[in-house]
Amino acid sequence: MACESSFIIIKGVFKAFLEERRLRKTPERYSILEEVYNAKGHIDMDTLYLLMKNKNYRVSRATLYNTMELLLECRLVRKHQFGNKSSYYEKAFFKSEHDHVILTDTGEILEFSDPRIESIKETIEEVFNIKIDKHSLHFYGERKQES
Amino acid sequence: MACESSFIIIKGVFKAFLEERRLRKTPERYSILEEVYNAKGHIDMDTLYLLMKNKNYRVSRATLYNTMELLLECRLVRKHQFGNKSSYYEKAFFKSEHDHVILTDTGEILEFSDPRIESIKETIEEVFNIKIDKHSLHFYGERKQES
DNA sequence: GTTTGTGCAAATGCTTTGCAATTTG
DNA sequence: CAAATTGCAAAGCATTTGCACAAAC
Repeated sequence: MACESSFIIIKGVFKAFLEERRLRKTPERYSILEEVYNAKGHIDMDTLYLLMKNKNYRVSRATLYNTMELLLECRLVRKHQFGNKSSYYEKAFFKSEHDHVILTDTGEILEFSDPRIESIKETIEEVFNIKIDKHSLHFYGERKQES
Repeated sequence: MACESSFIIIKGVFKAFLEERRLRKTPERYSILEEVYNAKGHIDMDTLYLLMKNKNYRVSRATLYNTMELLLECRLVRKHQFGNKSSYYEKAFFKSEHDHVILTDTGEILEFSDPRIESIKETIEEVFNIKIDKHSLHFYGERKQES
């Protein structure tokens, strides 16, 4: 990947997670982690599956889904659902939390981060007496015409 | 429904929409609108289908999906997706815009409304030079233990 | 050697589609 | 009566599951 050295850390985080959970450190699990981290932005299961098939990895969709579940649990990967379509996954480590704008005409996905969401979160936690674990904020819109 | 008189307005909105689009005013379309407006909160397709079956309406799932599409387009109904599950629909008229908290342990869904989301929206519109049509904000969390 | 994890294929669950029969305008 | 809409059943997808085989520990 682009920055080899940083991936060693990621891999170490996953290794520690697997050990703590007494799960097996299979090559498939590491390859999937690596491919998600190689991906530019958001990647869906089908693309990932075909990508790995083309690279002659031996992976099944079942293993992809199973492993992704683990990567979500140890927070190395984040999952998003835009519209009705299939889920998208993206690396979470070394990448700050952000939300998304979905351009409904082109399908393009923009990222942004706004601190005010954090203050809304705090208010909601107080009002309902809950502990918020995560959030998702999506804006749907279209580019303005240049005129 | 609870407030018969207000439903006449809703029905009128739908009627106007159908006329403008030169679509046919079928009894199925009006019944579906009515049932969604009868529902307390969010309702999913399966529940709605069984509900209507039990009331001896003649409706198919296909018609439910088709009609719901129309109701979404004329903004009489809003659609939500929480987690990976099936979509939920709810009446939009006479009900202010709101966002959701999903309690991950119980599956309970709470509603809230926070004006700060509107200011975030305005910022995003400026920054990306886009026109935002709608948004969805979900918080995922759990109730705090009483201790 | 046990037990967990894997690939495969079949199953599931929500949603969409094709089509003949029906209904609206 | 022509065209749109319906119900039904079948098809589509993304995701999950069951199970025999393979690989970690």
